[in-house]
Amino acid sequence: MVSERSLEVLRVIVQDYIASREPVGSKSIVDRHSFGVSAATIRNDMALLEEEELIAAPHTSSGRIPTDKGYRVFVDQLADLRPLTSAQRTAIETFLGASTDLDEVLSRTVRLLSQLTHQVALVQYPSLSRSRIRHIELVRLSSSRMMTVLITDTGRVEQRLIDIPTELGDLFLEELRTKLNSSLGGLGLAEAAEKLAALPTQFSRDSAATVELITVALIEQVLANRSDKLVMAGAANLVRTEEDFSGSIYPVLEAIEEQVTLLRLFGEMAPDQNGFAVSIGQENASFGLGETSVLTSGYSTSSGELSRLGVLGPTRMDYSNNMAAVRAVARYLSRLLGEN
Amino acid sequence: MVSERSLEVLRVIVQDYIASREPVGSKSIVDRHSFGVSAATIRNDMALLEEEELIAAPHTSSGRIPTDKGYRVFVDQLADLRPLTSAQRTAIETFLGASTDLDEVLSRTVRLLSQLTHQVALVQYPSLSRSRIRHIELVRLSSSRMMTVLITDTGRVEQRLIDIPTELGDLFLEELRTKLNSSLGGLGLAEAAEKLAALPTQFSRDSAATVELITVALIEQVLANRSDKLVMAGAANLVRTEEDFSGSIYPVLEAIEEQVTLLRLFGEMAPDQNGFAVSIGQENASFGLGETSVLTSGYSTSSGELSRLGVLGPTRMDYSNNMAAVRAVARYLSRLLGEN
DNA sequence: ATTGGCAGTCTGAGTAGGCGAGTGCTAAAG
DNA sequence: CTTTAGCACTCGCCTACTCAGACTGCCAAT
Repeated sequence: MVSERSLEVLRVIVQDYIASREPVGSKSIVDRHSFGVSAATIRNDMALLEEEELIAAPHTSSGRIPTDKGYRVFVDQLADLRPLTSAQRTAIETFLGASTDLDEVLSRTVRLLSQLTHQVALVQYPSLSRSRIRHIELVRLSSSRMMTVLITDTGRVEQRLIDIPTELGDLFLEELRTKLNSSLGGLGLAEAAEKLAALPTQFSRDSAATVELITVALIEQVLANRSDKLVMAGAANLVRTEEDFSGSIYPVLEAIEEQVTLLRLFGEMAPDQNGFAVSIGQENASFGLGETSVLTSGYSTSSGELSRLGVLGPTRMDYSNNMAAVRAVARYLSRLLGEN
Repeated sequence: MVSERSLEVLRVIVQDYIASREPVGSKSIVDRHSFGVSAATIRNDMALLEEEELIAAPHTSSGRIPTDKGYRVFVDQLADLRPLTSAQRTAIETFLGASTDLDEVLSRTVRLLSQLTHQVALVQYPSLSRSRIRHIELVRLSSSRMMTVLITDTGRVEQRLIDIPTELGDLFLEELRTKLNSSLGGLGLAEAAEKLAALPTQFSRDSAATVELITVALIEQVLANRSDKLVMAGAANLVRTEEDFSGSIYPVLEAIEEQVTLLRLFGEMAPDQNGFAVSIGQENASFGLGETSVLTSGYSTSSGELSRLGVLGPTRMDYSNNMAAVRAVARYLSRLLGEN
């Protein structure tokens, strides 16, 4: 059984270790905090915590550091949600204030989050799947190449390049565009994909092949999900915190350059009722990120679609501050992309 | 005066140092290369090279390493343009084979270049400034927010979000869109910007303000230059080559996360008649990149616009291999985006 | 349950010494 | 004038060693 005071000891061990990066001993605890008991008592508590595998000693006679399990208890039960400083609030407002297009907003968001937390920041693109087709544009770039552009009513814009074997008349293209827009405009994505698949049969044999090329591209665009894309900033921070990793940080950097890995990680995180989730140390081992922690929060867009953003850093990170920052930025981004 | 053989000595010093990361001494030179002379002779040559500041000794009695000036001579006069291995050729073809949209092509290119060189790879977006307006789309996202999309005949797609204070009728929007497309379609960018600026005066007083908001956004889009954007890959490679930097690589990583810095650097490089340029060590000092070298090559798109791509890495990098890779990828990308 | 005291353990910094690679110089040879 | 062999000398690096300091675990007393 872990007593009330033992948990308090765990808290100060986590806090002091995060602040100093040095194993914390019983003496320094009674010095820096007013527990009203002696070092020997603290030592007894620490023995208990070690029993529970919440802390560990790197060497026989040295202070203790929190284990992953210890961080978990800290995050779940002990971390005080430190409110943002006014400087941080100002940073959020000024940084995200003037919104332009989605790319720009997300790019600013990720840089902001990285600055606030001094960690690697990640923002996933919103999925925007519940949208309807607004406009389709066909652009001829050269004699053998064209481009299709799809615009939805949620503001998503998708483009594709196509190589076309046979020469295409401008007239034909114009006709096809008109046809596409009149028959697909306003449709949901699933319906649109169906109609597109049926389209080539309506054309004469010699143009059907080309139309097929175009419809295939459009179907891809219709079904493409931008939430398989994310932006990242602050990779340099991993280098700054290099000492927090046992080996080289090279494999860590490699892992986070692989977007697929991060998207899977995002997908497997189990958010609480507020959409917030924390994954600590070895919990990420299968992604090659066993020495890092990931904090994420969901955010939502006007069309009600959910996506995620968060930060990644060494297991020994400032959870209190970073959790508050991730939460605040997610809230602010939701507001910015939201209805009102 | 630097003799023929001395330059040959410089070449092998650069090559051996690149291969081993260790100062190379006179003995190891005669051992590994067949100069037909004794170590003492090599030492005399090395004294000459040191006189010319092409090589330097880190410590009084140790081998020599090339100076920045030495690398410069190597790159300009001595580097053999090693042809790509067949594996590398295959990699280029398979990686860039299936082209989809521009974002995807550039993203693949940068990852490919990073893999071929084991360095940080950079690809600047093409500027595409000589294009004409193809289509303008206005999309209402919510009661107080809309989006403008601009498509040019070169396949550039720009989008902007706008907050609108007054409610907008669908009818009005439809009308405005028709008007915009009929009056601007086919125009060059400069003319289009002029016409747009004049547009609000044609509307009644109460709608002019809203139209103004929209035209301002469109003018921004028309004049926006995507070549102020670039993609990067392989930052992890900098960590792998950490030993090549005297201090921490943190400031280097910070510098390359700042896109503006890299774009200025790209802009200041002086390409030769093939569009190829190399900037070595201290030549980049003003960008905080005094211990890195940058190799870039221009590439061109179908509309004849030029842009740049390249790699960045420690001054002690494999110039022969990397120069060949940058050249090859630039050529291939030009072909892919080019006319035929 | 808490405390003071004490012996034991381990780290990390600091020091000394020896090894080896490599140089510069000189004098002789081609 | 260039090349070569020989030699004394210089340093960086590695290993071994010591020593002070920090902390623990345990025990007996409160």
